[in-house]
Parts: sequence; structure tokens; C-alpha cells
Amino acid sequence: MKKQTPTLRDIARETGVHVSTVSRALNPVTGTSITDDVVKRIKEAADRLGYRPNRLAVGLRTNRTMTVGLMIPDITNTIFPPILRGVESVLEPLGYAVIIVNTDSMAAREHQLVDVLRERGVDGIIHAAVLRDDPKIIEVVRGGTPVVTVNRRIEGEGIPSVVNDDALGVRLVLGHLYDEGHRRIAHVAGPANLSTGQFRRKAFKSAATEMGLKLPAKAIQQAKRFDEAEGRRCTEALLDSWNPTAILCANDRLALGALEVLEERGIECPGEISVTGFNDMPFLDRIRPGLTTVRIEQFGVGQESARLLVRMMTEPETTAPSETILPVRLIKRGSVAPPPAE
Amino acid sequence: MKKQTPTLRDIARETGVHVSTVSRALNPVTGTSITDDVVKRIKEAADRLGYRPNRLAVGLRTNRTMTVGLMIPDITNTIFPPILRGVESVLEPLGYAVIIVNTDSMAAREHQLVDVLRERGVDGIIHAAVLRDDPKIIEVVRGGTPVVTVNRRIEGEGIPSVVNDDALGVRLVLGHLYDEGHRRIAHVAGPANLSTGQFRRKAFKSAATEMGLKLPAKAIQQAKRFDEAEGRRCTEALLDSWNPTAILCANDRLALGALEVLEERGIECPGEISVTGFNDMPFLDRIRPGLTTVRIEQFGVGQESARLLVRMMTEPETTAPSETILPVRLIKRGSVAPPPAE
DNA sequence: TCGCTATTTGCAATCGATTGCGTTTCGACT
DNA sequence: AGTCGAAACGCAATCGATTGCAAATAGCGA
Repeated sequence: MKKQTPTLRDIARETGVHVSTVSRALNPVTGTSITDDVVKRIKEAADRLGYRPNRLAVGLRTNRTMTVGLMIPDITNTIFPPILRGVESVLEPLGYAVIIVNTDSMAAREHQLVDVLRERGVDGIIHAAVLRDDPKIIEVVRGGTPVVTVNRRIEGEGIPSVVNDDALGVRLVLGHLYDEGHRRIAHVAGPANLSTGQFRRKAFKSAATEMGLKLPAKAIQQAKRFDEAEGRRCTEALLDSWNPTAILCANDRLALGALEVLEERGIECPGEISVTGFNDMPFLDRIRPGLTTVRIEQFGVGQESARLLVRMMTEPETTAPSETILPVRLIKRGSVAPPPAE
Repeated sequence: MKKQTPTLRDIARETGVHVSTVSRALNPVTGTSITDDVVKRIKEAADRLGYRPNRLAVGLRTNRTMTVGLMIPDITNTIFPPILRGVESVLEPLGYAVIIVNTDSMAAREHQLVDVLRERGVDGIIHAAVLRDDPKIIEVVRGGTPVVTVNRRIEGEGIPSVVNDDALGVRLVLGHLYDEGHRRIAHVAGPANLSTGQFRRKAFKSAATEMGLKLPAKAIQQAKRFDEAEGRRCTEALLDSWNPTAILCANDRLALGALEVLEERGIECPGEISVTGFNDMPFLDRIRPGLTTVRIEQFGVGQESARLLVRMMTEPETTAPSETILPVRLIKRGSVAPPPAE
């Protein structure tokens, strides 16, 4: 019952020195100015009592909480857990704790959650859910809190971001489809308010143009969200207005929606129409047909962004790279085949 | 630059009263003993300045941090994200933040992470990763920190737990298999050091016995972990030593491993052998064959455990129910069919 | 009009750790 | 032997908010 967590004061009493001495002794930096003998006695007492510094008190005094906020749209979206693990893998050993918040991609919630994080005095924020235009987070950055964005980016504010090589990814799938003989390739694009959506769409357009593909306006359908339902909607619109031989989707969930529609309509994939995704979420290798997609380094993105953030938090004077691009890989599975002979 | 976050002192200066008055005015409870007029002025000043209480300071003083720890084995395991969302859905509106730690089911890491949480003064812990025997967490509980366990439980310590109705789940699948005509039903059991593993195994045994099924020792293979690799290993052992017509796996990942082995060996599922899982993780409806499994209320479990924890944190005097059992449902898909005629 | 009780508000200690500055101690040098 | 200076440690303020207690003000009855 009396087992209250010990404080510096307890150790001080135990060893007969002043709390400030204890504080210094326990800190490797300031510990040098304390007699070795005393340091030893203090350290012994400390772990005899099972001392653990009170992070609240430290944070209050030093204004560093050793916590960072991680903002994501939705942890149940399978691409985010690996990112979290990546982030933790570098942050946890350094003594940082991570507070995760799910924004559900809603601006209002995001603003609110930013405040939640600020109240708690996070030392930095890893933001994997930014909208392209996001005044709130810009305000935070201006307030001096280190922020790095993941997967997406905010334009023109110089906020460091860690992203996947979307352009390369799109180019890879498109090239693959082209090589298989496809010439009428449609695109189910992601939401316009997310940088990934916009970016992949642009990449698709320019790559397609370079390859000399015809691109009628109806070849590109814009999803409002990155989910299966929108994938279905867009695919239906596509099939009703055009006759593509392949559908390049801006992410896997859209592609799953596309596959559903094809199956419902009795259109064979890949026999009649090929489909591709983006992200390589888990289990895509187990569905039928296996989805050809682009694998992104989720864990790596998490790690990289965390490293970057640590650097920004601990060495504010150095300027961080404004953009870190991680490699992607084409993963070929069963959902792509040559188009039917015409 | 000068935009430091405002404190009580700032508001006090602004309104010409003492900080203690401001503190009281902003707290709904103590606010009643302050003149309405003054309260109003203070509140106005507060949100004019954009005041947000400093959680660290509050926590230091009151010993309540409004944070809770969530311990899980691994967030990339798809059953945990919904649990997290469930937890957040009740905690966030109440002003709690959640710190998540991944134990990877390793006792050493778990101990370490418990300390991490304690340093940060969490008000309570939701523990979805307990081992059956877990001295560290028991110590925490004895220290007075509210803890509730999820999905698993610790025996004989009276720690409240929220679990799924494992026994019913096992009974449902087993009954289903029986009804389809299966009589030689094998079980790939979960790890013995996890209560789910042990519990489902017991349920399997007693239900099978009740139904009058023969259960040779080799009918039950024990996995060391809840993953695909162990599912494979156990299934291979099973096939090499017995000839079951159905394999009831203690969870979906084990079942996925089983399906892999069957496919490799050219054994048809469900034609020759039926397979079932447990948990109903996402995408099981998209694989071939769709996996028949037991759906558990992941989100609900999260919610329920959070509600329970809140109650324990805010009303320590009331005794919490020591066990909350949530319903499960049998989900029939393609992986079960009548056994081949002999 | 005086005094007594409520009602409001202020004062100051407190939570636990950090840190600038002051004091003491002790060895070294002239 | 006396002085100087560095090394080692103590003192006390501080971070921002809460809260028991004291003080001041108001309100009320006699």
C-alpha cells in the first residue's frame, strides 16, 4: 500500500544528499560534475528503490514530453499498422511514446485531434493523414512544432515529407500493362483532396501520354474516397461509357471494388479486363485473381519519418530534407494478362 | 513567435483576478462558487486567448493524466485495429488519450513496456496481450492501477476481463461440421501460454466428447504461436499421422496455414477436407475457398473494455464485473462441405 | 447601525524534476 | 602559510495547475 513510486526526494533522503545532486547524478551529461563515488551510491539507491523518473514532472520543467503524435486516417486500413510499427521501431528505443489518433479523413476531426495532441505537449507530429490544404497543421508548424508528413504532402509550405515513389509506381504498372499489349487503359483515380490521389493521376496522365495512348476524358474516373464502394462506382461508370482492356486503380481498395463489379457482370479478369492496384496490402496474394499491384515500403516509410522527426526535434538548427522518396516495386500477380484479341 | 500557449496566469492578468480564481472558474465543479459575471469574463478571456490547459501540469498536480495504455501483441495483426478503434470511440470523447504498445507477445518486452506506461502515469491499462501467467501486470494491479484484460485472461487474480464467448464459438463450428456429416474432426490448438489457446482447446475437447466423437491424441496439434507457419506445421503433422475430414483451427491465421498445406498437397478443400478458423479477420470472404469462421465483436470488445476501465478509474469503490462475455456468430463460407463418401 | 454568517476571492503550498547561481571544500601554487 | 581557483554540492526558483485555508466582501437580521 505504501509502495508509492519513489521520487528524487526519496533517493536524496536515502543517500543523504540534496535532490539536485541526485538529479545531476542520474543524468549522464550533468553526472560528470559529481564525484564518482556519490554517483555510484545514488545509482545504487535508485535502482534499489526502483526509481523511474516522472515524465510529467520532467516534461513540465523541460518542456519536452518525449511523446509524439501520429495522425492517421484509420488504423483499420491495413497499410497503417506497418507504418506505426516502423515509427515505433525507432521512437521507442529512444524513449518516446506514441499517441495515435484516427482522423477518418475528416477535416473537423483532424483539427480537434491536433488540439488534443498539443494539449498533451507532444514534441512532434507525424502526419499520415494530411489533406492537401490544411491550415491547422500549418499553424502548428508555424508555432514551432516539428511535423513530418507521410505518404501525402502539403504543397508549398516546406513541411518535410516522406513519400513513396508514386510516379515510378504508376509508370511501372502502366509499362507492364503496355507490355502485355494493352492500349485502352483506364484509371480509377483517388480523391482530389489527397496528394496521393492527385499525384498518381498526374503520373498516369503524363506516362500514358508519353506512351502514346489515347486518353478520352471518360478514361479517368475520380473516386471520392479510397474505398471499395467508390471503386465499384467508378468502375461501373467506366464500363458504361468506355471499353477499356485494363483498369489501373489508384489503390488496392479501389481495385477490389473494381474486381467485384467485374465479377458481378460476368466479365473475366484477367481474361477480358486486367486490373491493378497500388500499395500491396496484405492478403492480396490470396484472393482470386491475385492482384497485381505496387508494393510500397510501409514499415520503411514509418521508420524514415520517425528518424526525420527525431532529427528535427533534437537538432532544430539543421534543416531537414524536404522530401524523402522511398522506392517501390511492381508485384505481378494474376490480375493482369494480355487483352483479348479483337 | 511570441505565441506561447497561454496559461492560467495570462488569463488572470488579463481579467485582473487571481490564477486560483481562474482555475476554479474554468472547472465546472468549482465554478459554482464564483460569481457568474466573473466566470463569464474569465471564460471569454480564455477562449479569446485560445487557452488549453496544460495536461502535464494538471497531471502532476492531480495525479491523473487522462491517458490510458493499450497493450497489444502486434497492431499489424488485423484483429487489433478494430479493438483500438472501439477503445478510442469511448475514451476519446471523455478526453483520454491512448498510448499503444506492441509486445510481440514477448514477456521481456511486455515488462519493459509496462514500465514505460507507468513512467507516463497512465490512469489505467487495457491489456490485450496478457500471458496466462504474468507477474508484472499483477504487480501493477496491486499497485492500484486499474487494469482490464481483453480477449485473454489471467487466472485467479480477479482482474476484470472482456472476452468473446469462445466456448460457444467452438461449439458452433463443431456443431456445424458435425451436422455436415464430419466425424473425424481434428483441432489445431493455439499456444498453451495464452488463455484463448487453452480455452478453445478445452471447449473443443468437451464439445467433441459430448457429441461422441472419437478423439485420438494425434487429433489435436498444438501451435506455438498464432501464425500461418505454425498452422502449416500442425496441419502437416496432422495429415501425416491421421486422416481427418475436417480441421477446426483455433484462429484464422492457423487456418490459412492449413489451407496452404492442403493446396500444396493437392488435397481439395472443402471437397476432401473442410477447414474452419476463428476471429473472422478481414478479407476471409475474398480468398478461395472463403473461410468458415467465428466472428467476434472486435470493436465491441474494445468499447466494452474501455467502458469498464473508465468505470474502474472514476469509481474505484464500485466493484467491476470480473468477466464480460460478448456474443459470437458463426460465419459460413466455402471452406466447409460434407465429407467425401467413404 | 452593528455584528454575524455566507459567499467570493486571494494566498501559498504542492506535485516531481531541472538548473542557474551561490557556497563550501580542498588541493595546488607561489 | 596564504591565496586562488576549480570541483562538488546545496539552495531555491521554476514549469502550470489545483486546493485547503485565510481573508475580504456582501448580505441579512436584530
